[in-house]
Amino acid sequence: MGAHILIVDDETAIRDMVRLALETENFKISDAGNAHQALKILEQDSIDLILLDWMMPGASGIDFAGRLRREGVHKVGIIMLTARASEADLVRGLDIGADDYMTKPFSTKELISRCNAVLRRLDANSEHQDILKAGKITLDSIQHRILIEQENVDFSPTEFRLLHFLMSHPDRVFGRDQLLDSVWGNQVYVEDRTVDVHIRRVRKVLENYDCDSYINTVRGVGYRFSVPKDY
Amino acid sequence: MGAHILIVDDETAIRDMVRLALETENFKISDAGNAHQALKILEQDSIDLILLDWMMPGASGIDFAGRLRREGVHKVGIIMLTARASEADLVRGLDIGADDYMTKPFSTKELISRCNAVLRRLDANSEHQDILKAGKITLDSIQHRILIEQENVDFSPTEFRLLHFLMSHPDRVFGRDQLLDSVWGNQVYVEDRTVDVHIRRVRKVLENYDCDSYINTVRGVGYRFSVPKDY
DNA sequence: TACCTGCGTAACATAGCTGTAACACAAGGG
DNA sequence: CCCTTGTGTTACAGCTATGTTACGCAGGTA
Repeated sequence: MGAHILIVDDETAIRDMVRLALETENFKISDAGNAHQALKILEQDSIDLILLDWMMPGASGIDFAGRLRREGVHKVGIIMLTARASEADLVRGLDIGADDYMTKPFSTKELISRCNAVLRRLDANSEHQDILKAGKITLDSIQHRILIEQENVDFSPTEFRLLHFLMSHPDRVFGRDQLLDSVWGNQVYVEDRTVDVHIRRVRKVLENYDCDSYINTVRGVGYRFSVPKDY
Repeated sequence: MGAHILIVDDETAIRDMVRLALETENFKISDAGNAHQALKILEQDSIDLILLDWMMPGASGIDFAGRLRREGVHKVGIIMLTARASEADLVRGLDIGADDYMTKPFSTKELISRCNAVLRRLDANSEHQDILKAGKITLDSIQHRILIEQENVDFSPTEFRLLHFLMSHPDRVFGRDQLLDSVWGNQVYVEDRTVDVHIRRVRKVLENYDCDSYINTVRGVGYRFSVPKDY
């Protein structure tokens, strides 16, 4: 299942249109007609991206976005939807912490493309996130610790970095070259196959906790970290 | 076809060596013996990556790189080739806007690896669509996965590339030669009929989901991917 | 020094992918 | 209806990519 997206707009027609377009793209959709409802949903569910109308009765979209960012909510992407296209407004929107904006009317295709783009950017940042969770595994990069089912598990430095990198980009395939670049650093030059060996070492540890299946081999391409959906 | 790479070095031997190594990797290669020639090629062709000798008679590589960057050329990757390995020089090279450097002598393998790495980084900056949909089939090239009716379906590497290619050019007929060029690569020599076999293999998998009809045979010409309109 | 840990590499085994040939079948032309 | 040509289908031998283990080396520590 794709990311969870929240649509905040007072016009039902827009909400329905967006919902329809994004649901076919496999996103999970929630919607709200005003800022109050939106807040409630944000508390209950873990939202990845908000599509936020600029003008709404009550708290306007831009106030709402500003409030979220001031409260330290940065993990959530925000795309502003607006009828205005004036340069000054755009700047103000982006200043306040929106990740992107779209001026109405917009095409379904553009909508999908922008959502994906913002989600991808957020995903790239997740590398700097302190605590990563995936299935049974919790990785705390501050404490430099990995817990599996609440239990502390030891990894060697390289194994740690490798698993860390993979967990920061779940469901994505990486070639051996890319892993060497990202985990070993691009000035070191080691054999591709070294990656295999370290993958093996990580898997061996994960085997003890029945989650070696989180690391998939993609033949001819590389490796992917992915939590089986039946968890 | 791979990226277009320009080699700029005054030594013919180096140019030939590099050309040979990279052509087998399916890159398109141009070369130049000096900065002047290089500029001409840059104007004519769209180059993705420049391999640039540090020391050259006339305009040195580093001046050349600096000039390009100052002129606002950022889409093109630059890898400096150098005999020197002093820390200060490297820093200077990277400061000026090179994406990577290699100290001579370097191995073919390292060369290929670094080229790919730089190209990958450049590519990551351009936001592109990586999800293809057609009828029941969804192909995600980032996850390197194919879903049919939300279900994960396995394809072998070649099958994946073949289906990927066809899905990126729907409703278009391709001859076996064209498919071999695009999917297998243009310096690989295999029989035309191999395409048939792989088409068959892809169809066999699609049969399980009743969408083998997406791949049409055009007798005497080749194959076409096309979603029946009654979907 | 002797010991330990982590790392990179080589080497071997093997699963599974690939290209090819060979045969069967279908389409089309006379 | 037969012949030609193009395509579907299968089996198989070779090969490539990966899993896996072992080993030597480097760096740290007692």
